[in-house]
Amino acid sequence: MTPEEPIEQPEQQIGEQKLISDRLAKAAQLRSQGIDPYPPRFDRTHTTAEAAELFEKLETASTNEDDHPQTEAIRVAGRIMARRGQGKASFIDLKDGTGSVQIFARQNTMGDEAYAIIDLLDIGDIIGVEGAVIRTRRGEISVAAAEITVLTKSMRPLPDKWGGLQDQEVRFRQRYLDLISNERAMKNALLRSHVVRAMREFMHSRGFVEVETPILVPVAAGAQATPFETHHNQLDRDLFLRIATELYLKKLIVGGIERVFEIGRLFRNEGLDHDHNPEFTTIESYQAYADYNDVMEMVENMVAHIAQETTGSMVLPEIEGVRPEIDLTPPWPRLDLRTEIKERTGIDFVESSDAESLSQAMRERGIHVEEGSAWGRLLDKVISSEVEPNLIEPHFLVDYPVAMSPLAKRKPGSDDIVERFEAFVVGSELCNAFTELNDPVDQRERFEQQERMRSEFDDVEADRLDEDFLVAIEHGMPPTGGLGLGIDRLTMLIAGEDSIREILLFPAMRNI
RNA sequence: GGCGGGCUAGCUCAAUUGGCAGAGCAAGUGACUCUUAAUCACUAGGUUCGGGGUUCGAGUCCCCGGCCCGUCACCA
Repeated sequence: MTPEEPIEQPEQQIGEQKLISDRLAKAAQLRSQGIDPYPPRFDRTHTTAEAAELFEKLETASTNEDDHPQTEAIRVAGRIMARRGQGKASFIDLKDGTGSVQIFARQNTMGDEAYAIIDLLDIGDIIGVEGAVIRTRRGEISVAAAEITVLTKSMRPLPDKWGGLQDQEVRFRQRYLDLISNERAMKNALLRSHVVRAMREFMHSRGFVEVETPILVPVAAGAQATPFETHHNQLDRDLFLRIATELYLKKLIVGGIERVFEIGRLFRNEGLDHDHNPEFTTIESYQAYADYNDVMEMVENMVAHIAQETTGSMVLPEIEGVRPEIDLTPPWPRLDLRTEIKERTGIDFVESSDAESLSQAMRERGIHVEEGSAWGRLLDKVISSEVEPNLIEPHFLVDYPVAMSPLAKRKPGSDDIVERFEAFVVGSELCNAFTELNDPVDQRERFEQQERMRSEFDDVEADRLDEDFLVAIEHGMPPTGGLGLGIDRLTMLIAGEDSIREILLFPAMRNI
């Protein structure tokens, strides 16, 4: 504001700013001609796929080879992906949700005034086009434009039409650009939706009831993980984001909803990598009067069904450099966990039944030992580093130690083995399931054991005691088989992706 | 958190041993009424991720920081 300050010259804009201001100027020019660059609606009659279909039918029905068939006038809408000027004619590649179609605009068919709008169009703009569908001399099915309507003027340039969008960081942070530019991104997004739909259908067909349970919870129980913390102001109460849906769903089993499931987001305050995101989606299901054998049968059939519905086959194709062909056809082999660990490492977890002897056995075999870990955590390490990576075709690992399974029921006649299984495919865990512990006295002891681990081993991820849940099952929970399955990982498997970030539309990223 | 790789125009990528920061697409102007990575001519476009250092001279070498990727650790 001081007089010495130079007066701002309308500086020549450069780089990205120039690209944007050029487009703003075109929007202003449209307005000056009485054209709204953002009109409220457009009466689309055909998608691009329908337009092509319409024309092909007409062409097939045409008897005369010399005919130049053209449909009645239709209206399509979409985003301009490319344009080729040809003097007083122009070609536009128009893309919508079903595909794309070429727009053929000629000055002498549109008229000078209507054709003038071409000069104000940019790649990325969303337009509506009215005209007959024809085939050009070069054989391209095209909408011969009678009128072009700007539906949304775009202010920023799209990624390069040929090089596309390669930058992974931009692909994840601005997924909309990925969806526009990369077919694979769109394919994965649609697949994810299809997987969830097929899963719901499968569960409903088996008589399961879908419910929603609280995400903000007073106790983050039901799994071994670090929760996110938050606070409710009016209640003046600390709350957590759920780390599992398990305990609420079992309360519903107590209440008499005998088959229940929830598909929902879980939150775990842990690290990020190619198959972990702080928020992710699972299905959990609970079935009264069933045990883990019933659940195993359900899982293999559900996963095979979803693969069949989404890809047309229970056999997933080989993906070069990622995985071999994967046959999901049930039944999947059941492997006894103890036997499998023994065969692969020589470690018998029944013999090495305390943390010290297990650590010793692990060190002898060159397995990394985290000092001060509880026995269950050590064994988990053995499984994840020595067994899991070798399970490429689908397998169930069956019968886990009670020490690492505080919510699972013991096998009849066994003190230290529970009826629990996990499914593995392509070297990673797909689900975790067990016959639910419904003895309230035993359950209370297990929780107390977990609480002791929290203090003794400084294990912040030990499961927590949930008094409300104990009261619930003290009223009597029927024998129940339960399941938790990661939907993002299942989708990764079917999509053949090895990063969860290719499946989550908006993966967690650091602030820039 | 450790180690390794990466970050150059809106996008995709070059840049020799440390020696004038380039191309294609996109953009602007002009030509062109059946093109499809249209073509042709011309124009403009750069804090080389940020900061510091070495040097006559740094995209390039050194140090600090940011973000992304990979890997190990951690974790389902």
